[in-house]
Amino acid sequence: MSTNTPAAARLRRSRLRMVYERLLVRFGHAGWWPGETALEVCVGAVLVQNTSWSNVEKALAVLRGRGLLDLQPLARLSPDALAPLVRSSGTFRVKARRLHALVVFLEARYGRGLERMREEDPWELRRALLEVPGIGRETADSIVLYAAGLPLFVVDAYTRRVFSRLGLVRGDEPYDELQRFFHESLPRDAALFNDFHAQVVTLAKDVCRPRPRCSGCPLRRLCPRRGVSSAAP
DNA sequence: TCCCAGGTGTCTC
DNA sequence: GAGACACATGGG
Repeated sequence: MSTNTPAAARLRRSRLRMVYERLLVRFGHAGWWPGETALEVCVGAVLVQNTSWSNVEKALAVLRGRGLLDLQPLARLSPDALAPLVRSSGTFRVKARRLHALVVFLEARYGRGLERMREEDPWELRRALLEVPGIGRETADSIVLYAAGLPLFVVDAYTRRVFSRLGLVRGDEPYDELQRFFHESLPRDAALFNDFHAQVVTLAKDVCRPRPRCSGCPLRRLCPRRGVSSAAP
């Protein structure tokens, strides 16, 4: 984030809230993660690392087909046994190790009752998740927000792309700095964070592509890139 | 054939 | 602490 005077910060916060209002008008409440249970959200959060969601869906379908979207049977599986099942999600040997570490952590902490995640302090849950090998900030925050329903904003590639296009952030700031910007600009509300991030993802997949087709973007009047054609870099 | 996609850990300097 | 690199599949 470039200038950081109090006035500039106020302006950015105001523009951020405006972005949310416009996305809300365009997409409605998106309350969202493409997973039906808390465990499915946790599994998906690991498998989606540096991968498109379509590849993750295939791996989730394999796990579901084998009755493995259930904490105890999943935690019994070794990383070697897991690897071929999550192959379609890419970097599958690495992800099998990370997924195994996560489900062992979840079973040790909650038993079968993942709903108890909701009773945690979000920062304490985040701290614990970050100690699990292979769980970094983004994956931890996705689990805290979407699986536990606790208010931590998720900063992912879509978030960086959309808000750097809008000129509200540079895009290369450290994760925690970007997250602080959202936390300081928005009410601390899990439903709002969930909604807003989901809308950002929808927007990024829809029109705010790496080589954007800016026509049809609900934010075009707020965006410095308005008028840029699809041929632009 | 190449680039990109909802990261993270390790190594090197 | 910053930067480079490995990990790997699937779609456009």
